[in-house]
Amino acid sequence: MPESHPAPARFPVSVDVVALTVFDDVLNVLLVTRLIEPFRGRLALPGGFVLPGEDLVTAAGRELAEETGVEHVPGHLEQLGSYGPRGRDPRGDVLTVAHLLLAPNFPVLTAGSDAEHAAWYPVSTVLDGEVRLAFDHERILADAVERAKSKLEYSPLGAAFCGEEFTVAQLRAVYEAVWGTRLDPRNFHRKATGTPGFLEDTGRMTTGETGRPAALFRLAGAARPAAGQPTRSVLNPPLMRPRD
Amino acid sequence: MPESHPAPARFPVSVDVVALTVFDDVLNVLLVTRLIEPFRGRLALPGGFVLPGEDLVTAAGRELAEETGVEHVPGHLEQLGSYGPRGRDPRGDVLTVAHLLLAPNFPVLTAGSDAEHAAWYPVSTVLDGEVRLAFDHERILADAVERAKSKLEYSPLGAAFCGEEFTVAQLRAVYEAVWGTRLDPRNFHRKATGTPGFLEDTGRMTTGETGRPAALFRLAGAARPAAGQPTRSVLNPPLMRPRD
DNA sequence: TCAAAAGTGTTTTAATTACACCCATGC
DNA sequence: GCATGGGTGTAATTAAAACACTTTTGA
Repeated sequence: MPESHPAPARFPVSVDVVALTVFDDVLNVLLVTRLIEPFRGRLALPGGFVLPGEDLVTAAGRELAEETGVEHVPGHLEQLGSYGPRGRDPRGDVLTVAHLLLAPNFPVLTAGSDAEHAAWYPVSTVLDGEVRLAFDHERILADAVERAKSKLEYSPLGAAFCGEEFTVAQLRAVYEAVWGTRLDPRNFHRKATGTPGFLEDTGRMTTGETGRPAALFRLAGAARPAAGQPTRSVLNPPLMRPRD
Repeated sequence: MPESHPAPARFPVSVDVVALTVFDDVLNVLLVTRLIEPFRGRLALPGGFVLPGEDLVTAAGRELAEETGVEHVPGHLEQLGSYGPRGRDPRGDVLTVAHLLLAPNFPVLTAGSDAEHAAWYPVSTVLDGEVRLAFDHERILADAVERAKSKLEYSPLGAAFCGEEFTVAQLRAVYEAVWGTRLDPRNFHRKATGTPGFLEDTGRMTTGETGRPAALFRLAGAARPAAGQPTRSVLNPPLMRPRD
């Protein structure tokens, strides 16, 4: 840490949230349309400045709430990494701490007037370069997607994309969307249900769908995020994604 | 990103470096003795405040150089994560961005007088609570060690602990020290040399040691960090550490 | 009865583990 | 020679991949 002689430089610190969800068989990201300069009219990750006395996750949750209308964090929120402070904001040096949210598809408040408009966009349209994001948000999104992909291999957090209760097929759809691959339903079923500490049978079944009813599972107790405690649980052996 | 109406709060931002190396068969961390308040006399991670116009890795490299005397970053440096800004510095809110350095055992400048004294300490003595660190540095160290352990499974960065050229046995000693386990020398040899894109035979051999001379390897081209580019290379299948 | 999705069993293939054994050097 | 570590061969175990087949619903 510091020599205290010269007063340290101070920087504006922002938090950005890469909120990912799965629907329509693809991975989607929550983006807001910027109403002010810089990058006015461009799409951007939701985020904003950290307030005095605030912690990083607190700020990330608050910004998410402000820009989408959700009261509570609707999924798994973790820190992704920090970017800057140089050369990423035309107004000057701003350090941003990016966060990753893995969540079930939640409704975004289509607020009126002066609030920034938040909506879901397929990740592929952004990473393919069809849509240009503000700041260095394309790079942050790319890092977030890469992190999400490997989280699915080594942690039970794929379930964070599903609701409280879900079928194995819904969970498989998550893996297929995030990894962009197809997985054998039979082998996936065996692996998911057979991995200790991953899924917990609720005893309940789906109904009303086409085909045979499916068993409903929830994330096993050991794998659920404990308050304060980091989720230690690891899938072992991992659920490997096919390479090339 | 921000509504620009109220001027954003500004925070001092520091970088800390968790420099890890392996010698005497254990993992060691570089610590400095604090000469000033707060936590005067306590051991701490090397680090300091980010300067205006500076980037995070730049600052981390500079602080490392200032407190150890190395000219160039002697290994693999990557961002670990950010901590704060609340409740971690008695002087007020300071955001710190922790970095992880995996390096061969390099000499630390035992500087005189007013420079902080840097030296290597076995990680176990700190994590066992025998030594108390300043700030939240114990938590940061614990996170860094956990990151290092998993890096060894999925990336070729175990080699970052070795010099430019090394034997399979030296590499194995790294894995054993970081994971705190023993590995079968025969199976490790086959796995390390047989994993594509990991090791590259230099054609040279050790000499003067007891026992049969060993082949010298270097990290394969694809696995070495390219300037600017993040190291994409992944060990597949991973080199799994034994669980429990 | 048929389509569609859930779920089980079985065979094949590949990777890990355990361990016997030979090799090349210093002393 | 013989101790010491380097390196290869091989069988046993375990996990992954491929795929045939049965189950249970809605229409």
